[in-house]
Amino acid sequence: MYSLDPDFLRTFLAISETGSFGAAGEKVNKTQSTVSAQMKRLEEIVGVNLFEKEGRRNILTVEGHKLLEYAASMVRLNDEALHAFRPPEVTGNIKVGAIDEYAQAFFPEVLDSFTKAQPGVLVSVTTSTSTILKAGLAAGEFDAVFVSCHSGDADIELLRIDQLHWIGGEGHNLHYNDPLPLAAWSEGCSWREMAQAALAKHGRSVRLAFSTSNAALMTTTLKRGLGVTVAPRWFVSEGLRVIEELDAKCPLGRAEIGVKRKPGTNPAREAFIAHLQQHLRLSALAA
Amino acid sequence: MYSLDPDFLRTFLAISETGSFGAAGEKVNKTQSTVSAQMKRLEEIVGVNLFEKEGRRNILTVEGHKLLEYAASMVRLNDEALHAFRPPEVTGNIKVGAIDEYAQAFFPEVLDSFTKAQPGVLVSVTTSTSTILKAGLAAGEFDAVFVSCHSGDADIELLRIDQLHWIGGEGHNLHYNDPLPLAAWSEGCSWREMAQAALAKHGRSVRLAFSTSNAALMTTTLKRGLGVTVAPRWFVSEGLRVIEELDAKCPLGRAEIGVKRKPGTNPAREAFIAHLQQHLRLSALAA
DNA sequence: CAAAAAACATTCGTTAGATCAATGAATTTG
DNA sequence: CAAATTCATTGATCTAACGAATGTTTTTTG
Repeated sequence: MYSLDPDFLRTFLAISETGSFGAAGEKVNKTQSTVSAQMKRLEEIVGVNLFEKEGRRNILTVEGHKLLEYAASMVRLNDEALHAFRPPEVTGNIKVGAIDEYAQAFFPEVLDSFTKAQPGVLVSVTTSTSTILKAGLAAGEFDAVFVSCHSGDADIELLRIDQLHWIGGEGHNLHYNDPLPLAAWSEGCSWREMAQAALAKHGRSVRLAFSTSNAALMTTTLKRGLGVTVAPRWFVSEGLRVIEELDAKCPLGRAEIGVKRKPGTNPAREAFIAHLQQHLRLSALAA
Repeated sequence: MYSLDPDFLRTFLAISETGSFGAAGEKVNKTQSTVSAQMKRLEEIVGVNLFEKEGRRNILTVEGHKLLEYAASMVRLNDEALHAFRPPEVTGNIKVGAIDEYAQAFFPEVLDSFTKAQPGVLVSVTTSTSTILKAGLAAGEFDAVFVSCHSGDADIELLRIDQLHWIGGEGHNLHYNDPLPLAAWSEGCSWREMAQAALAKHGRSVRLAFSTSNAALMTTTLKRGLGVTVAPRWFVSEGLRVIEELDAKCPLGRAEIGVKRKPGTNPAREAFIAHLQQHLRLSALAA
C-alpha cells in the first residue's frame, strides 16, 4: 500500500489554487521541475490524470477534484497534528470582530481547531457590520477585525475572494417578479451595494423587501420566499439555492474579505490570523 | 513546515498495537532497524518522546497518545483516498448479519466509508443475536455474519477483542443494591453469560431486571436507572458511565467478535470484511 | 547472581528517489 | 510569425530510507 506524502499534497493544493506549476512551486518553496516530478509521481500513485489544460492554466480533472477533498483534509490534519506539539505556544487574550456572514459560516470550525492548536489563547468574537467593526478597531476595542474590503483598500490584508451569486429559497421563483423583491444586507454592506449596482446596470427594477445583517435571520427569510439576496456559494444551506437564471442576467462581482489590525505587534493575534487564513484557503478549494 | 509521512504513521500505529518495534516491523514489512530509525525521526519531527518502556513492552507516552489520534485519522484518510482511485472495483450485492451492539456502534461510519470506497457493492445489514445469525448463515441467508466468539471457536476469524466493563446510568448507583439489578443482554449472548459468571464467582446475588438484544433500548433503560449491564467502553455514550467500583469487585473478561463466512469465495464480501477489520483496528487504538 | 533471552540502538554500505539547474518542447499571445 | 509563457526532460547531486550485521541494555530464568 502506497502513501500520499502530505508534502506532495501541499504542492497539489498549491497548483489547484494557482493553476500553474511554476507559481505553485514558489508558494511551497520548490522549483518548477520538482513540482512537475512530484505531480508525475502523484498521478502514478493514484493511477489517474489529475490535470488538464484550459488555455494556459492547469485545471483539475474530475479525479483531481476527488483527490482535492482528501488532500485538503489530510494537509489540515497534518498541520493540526504538528501544531499540537510545537511547544512555542503563544498565550494571551485577543478580541476580534467579524462580519456576521463569515463568522457564522467559518468560525465554529476555526475556533474549534484553533483552541486545540493554541490552548493558551482565549479568543473573544464579536460580530457586526464592517463599518461598525472598523470604528471599534479605531477605538481600540479589537485586536483585529475581519471585514469586507474593496480592492483598493489600504492597510487591509486580503484573506479571501468569493464570487457572489443570487440566492433564494428552494421552491421559490421570485426572480420572475418585477420589481425584484430584495432581501438586502444592512446599509453599508458591500454585498448589498454590489447587488444594487448590478440590478441598476441591467435596468432591473427592485423593491426592498427586507434588510438584516444577521446571517441566520437572512436564511430563514429566504426559505420563506420573502425575497432574494446575494452571497457566496458557501452561504447556501439546506433549503436555499443559487438562482442561476438571475446570475446570468445580472452577473455579480466578487466579495473580498480581509483583516485589519490594531497597531502594534501581538503574537496571539498573528497566530489566530494565520490559522484563519489557512482555513479559508483550504475551504475555498472545494468551491 | 514538516510533514508526517503516512508510512511512518502506519509503523507508529503498528507499534502502539503490538507494543514492540520488532513485531511492528513484521506487520508493516520492515526490518526492526528501519522501524527504530523511523520512530527516531518521527520523535525528532514532533519534538517529543513517544514511547516509554513498561517491562519489556513499549507503551505510549501522553504525547504519544495525542499523536495516535491524529495518526489514525491520517492513515484512514490516506487509505480511503487511495481506495477511491483503485479501479479494480468489485461489484455485487452482499448480505451480512451483525450483532446489534456492534452494528449500532460501528456500522454507520463503516458503511459510509465503504460505499465511498466500493460504490459497486450494495450491502444489506441485518442485526440479531449471534445464535440466530449463525443459524441464518447455515441456512444460506448471509454471505457473512459478525458474531461474538469464544476463544476456541473454529472457523470464526477473530476481528477484535474488547475489555468488558460494568455500565450504568449516570447519577445512578445501583451497584450498592443487593441483589444487583441486571439489565441483561438476550439469552445466549456471551456478554450476558460473562456477567452472570463474574457475579456468581464473587458470590454476588443478582436479580434480572430487564433483558433485550437491542442496543438503543438498553441505553435508554440504563439511563433511567433500571439496572446495570456489561459492555465494552465504546458502548458508553452521553448519560452512561463505567462503574469502576463494580469492575474492581467483579472483574469481567473480554468480548471477542469475529466473522464467519458462507462457504465459497466472494470478492465483494472480502472487500467489506477487510474494510471493517481496518476500521475496527484503528478505532480500537483510541481505547 | 550469572547466563540466556529478548528487544532496541547503532553502524555501515547500498540505493531509490527527491531535488535543482539547465535545457528543450509545446502552446498561447500579440 | 516572433515573443513569451509554461511544462517536460535530462543529468547530476545528495538526502535519507532501508536491510544486514553487530552492539547494548534490560528482563527473565535457572
